[in-house]
Order: sequence, then structure tokens, then C-alpha cells
Amino acid sequence: MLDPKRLRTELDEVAKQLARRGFKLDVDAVRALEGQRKALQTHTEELQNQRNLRSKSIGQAKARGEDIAPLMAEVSSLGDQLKTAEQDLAKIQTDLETIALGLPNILDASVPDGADENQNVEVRRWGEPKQFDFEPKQHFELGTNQAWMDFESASKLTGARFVVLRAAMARLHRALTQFMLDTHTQEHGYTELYVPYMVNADSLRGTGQLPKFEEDLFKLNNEQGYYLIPTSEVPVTNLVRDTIVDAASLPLKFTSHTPCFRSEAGSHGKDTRGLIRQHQFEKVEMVQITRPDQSWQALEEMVGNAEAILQKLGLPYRVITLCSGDTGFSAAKTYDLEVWLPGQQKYREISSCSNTLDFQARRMVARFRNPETGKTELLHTLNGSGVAVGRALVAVVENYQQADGRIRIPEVLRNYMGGAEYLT
RNA sequence: GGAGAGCUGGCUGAGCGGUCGAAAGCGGCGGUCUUGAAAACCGUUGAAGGGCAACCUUCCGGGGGUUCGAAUCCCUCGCUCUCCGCCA
Repeated sequence: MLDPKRLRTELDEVAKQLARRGFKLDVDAVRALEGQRKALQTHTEELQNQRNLRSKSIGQAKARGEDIAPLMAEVSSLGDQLKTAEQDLAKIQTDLETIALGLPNILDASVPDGADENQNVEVRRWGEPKQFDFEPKQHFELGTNQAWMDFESASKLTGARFVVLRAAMARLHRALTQFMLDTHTQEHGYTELYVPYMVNADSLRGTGQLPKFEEDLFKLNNEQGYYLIPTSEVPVTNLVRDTIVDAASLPLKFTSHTPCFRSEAGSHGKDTRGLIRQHQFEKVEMVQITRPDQSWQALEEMVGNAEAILQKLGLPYRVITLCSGDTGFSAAKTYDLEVWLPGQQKYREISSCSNTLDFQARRMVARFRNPETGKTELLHTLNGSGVAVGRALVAVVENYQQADGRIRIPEVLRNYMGGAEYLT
């Protein structure tokens, strides 16, 4: 959520900033609503003041043993007026809040302008795409060996966009997860968390998935209306919702491995084959909760933490800055890591690291007490994939394939694979 | 699933339907003392919104109700704890 004060005082500037995303803010409508809100609020507060004063004087008169009947008569009509005013005010405030919750974050000045992913800007590359002396296959072709990746069975069990992994492939998937968690906890200073895979609507509102993106989520049909998490960013970041974090404990650095569930509404026909786009996938997530003056530094660090995973795995990748039109709702700036997939001859997204500044913190009311001022201030929150496990599996399989169809195991994973050199 | 108790400021914890935004303690901040620190003592210290300001409004788990007036009474939902039952 944007600072409501800023929305009032710098409405035109905010609208101009949001236009960078292609978001059109109806300035006149907001201004009109805001005018009504102000008038109604003043009016309501005046009535409340009257009620409070009179009720108080009734109390005092009664204490003195005086007759309170005339005072009671005087105050009788106030109640209805007040009720009407309060209801009108609540309505306006709800309308304004609905608008505010639908506004995306303001982009950082360093974010390049652009309409879509084609205008994203490459920052750097690491590693050279490996040259094969044969035609490299796509992962789902390689996965047919021993039914390692079994899409047919999954579609029988559930439907499209699911997979069953078998034997060495299932273990490689687990090995990748372990490797990532161990690296982040042992080398990057993150604390590992195990969290719920279902969350309530408040949590999703806190991180920005609700109210606007409900169609992307799986909602459970239970009494509470829980949702399956689309990313562990939601439960992990919401740990600080409605809390005042001890300044000395900052930055908080959490990593968590969870499944992620996405409806993929609106991506029909995209990546229909293989593991790239599934309704259920595993991800190792990094979340940092920082002081406001530390968040940009933390973003760079987090990208580095994700890069370290790919480097250790020997997977060529590039880092890109998402352009204004491609940056997600909550983010002020996002770096994506794109890993080289020889089977597709393309770089494909494998990690996304974002600084949301105080955008999520304001929704969550996540604060710390600034030791310098003694005042509570909003925190900054960041999240990044470190990295998507399913896509990492794809990348390893494609990059480590041999002419004879065997898959070599990257050195760093062998300890997790019983010392084997090849998938068998 | 059954029975009961509770949910109050950064934390712990008092609080008769009427100067209660809320005692007290802890913590924080400022000061005295000290070479410095600790201890002790004194003072100060909730959040949000509106207003140039004086000041006003709202907030005692969420929502609703009763009342001139609700932290306090009623309803409802959520959560925590205790006991019983069931169970991975």
C-alpha cells in the first residue's frame, strides 16, 4: 500500500509514477472521494464530540444528584444523526481503502521504462552456454528415460500441469532442495523456517496477492476460506505482520522450502509441456526484513545469494532488471535470474528478487522502533527465490545431459545423491 | 467433539457502565550521582487520523448490539490456556 498521506498531498505525482507501469489512476475520482471523506469525517467527529461532552455532563449531574431528564432530552436526537454520519463515513473510507489496496507500488527511479518483458535490461551474465556436439534435448524428452518425469500419470491422478517424479529424478529434486537450504543457512546467514502451506486472507492481503489477484490462487472450500500459498513469501513475510520488531534483531533473514500452488489463470497454452509451468512446484525462498536504509543493499545481497546457487551448480545465467511494465504489483524493483536452457536455447526465469520497500510493511503494519528517534517506523521487506527447485531440476538435466542420454550430477549435489556421478 | 478460563499499551499486569487512553511494574528515553559503567534516585514515555495551533476524534482480540454514555453488559466470530474424549 502506498502512503495515504502521499496519496492525498501528491496525488498527481503518484498518478504520474503509476503511469510508468501502465496503471491509470483516476485522479478526479480519488480527489472527489477524498473531499467527501474530509467533510464527513469533520462532521462525524464534531457530532462525536457533542455526544461525549453531553454524556459526560449527564454523568456529572447524576453524581451531584441533580435531575438529568432535561439533559437526556437534549441529547436524544444526536444518536440518529451520529449513526447516519458514521455509516456514511465508513462507506467512503471503505471505497478509498479499496482503491488504495488496488494500487501497485511506486517504482524505483532506477527501473527502466518498458512495456513488457522484451524491454527488460540485462545487468550481467555468468558462465558460457555450453556447446554440445549433439542436439541437446529438452528436459521432458530426457525425463522419459525410466519414466523419471511422468506427466501422463500426474494427469491421470489430478490433471494438466502436474508431474510425478520417479527414482533418481525424485532424489535429484530433493538433493537440489537440500543443497539450496544448506547453502543459505550455512553460508548466507539465513534462518530456516517450516511454515504453513495454507494461509488466511489477511496474510495474502499483507503481501499484496489480495484483493486484486485472487484468481491466481487456489482457495480452499473450508469454513475459514484458507488459500494454498502461491509462494512461501506469504507465510514467511507475514511473520512480522502486526508486530514491532526489536531493532537489534534486524535484518531478519529467513529461508524456507515449500510447495507453491498457482492457478496459472491466463497462461493457457504457455509452457504446456514439461516442468516449467506447473500448478504445484517447490521453491526455496529467501525473505529479508530490514531497516529502511538497508533494503537496497539487502536486495543486491539477495541476488548474490541466488546467484551463488547457480554458480555452485555450474549453470550459466544472466541477471536482468525488470522494466516498468514487467515489475510485479508489490515490488519497487525486481531482478530476475534467468538460467540457460540448452534444450530450449533460451534463458528462462529461475529466480526473482524484489525490494518492496514499505509497501508490504504498510499493509501488514510491520514496524520496528527506531533507536535514534524512539519512534516506530515501517520496516522494509524483500523476497527472492533461492531458487525455484523445479526449474533448477530442468536446468541441471538439460545442461548436464550427455550424448548417450545420461545425466551427469553436478559436483555439489553428489553428497546428496549417494556419491553417484550419473543419474541411474 | 464436550466443559471451563482468558484475550488490555513495547512487555507483564490492574481495571465499580460515567474526568479511563487506561493503575502498577518492567523496558525505553532524559537527568542527578560516578573517572566510566552498574546500582540508586528524579523526571519522561502508546498508536492512528484531522487541524497553523489550542485542541478534537478513534483505538482495550475482530465484528455487531444495548445505553445519553461501554475496556466494563449482551450476541457472534477468531485465537490462547486447562480438563475430558478421539487421534497421526
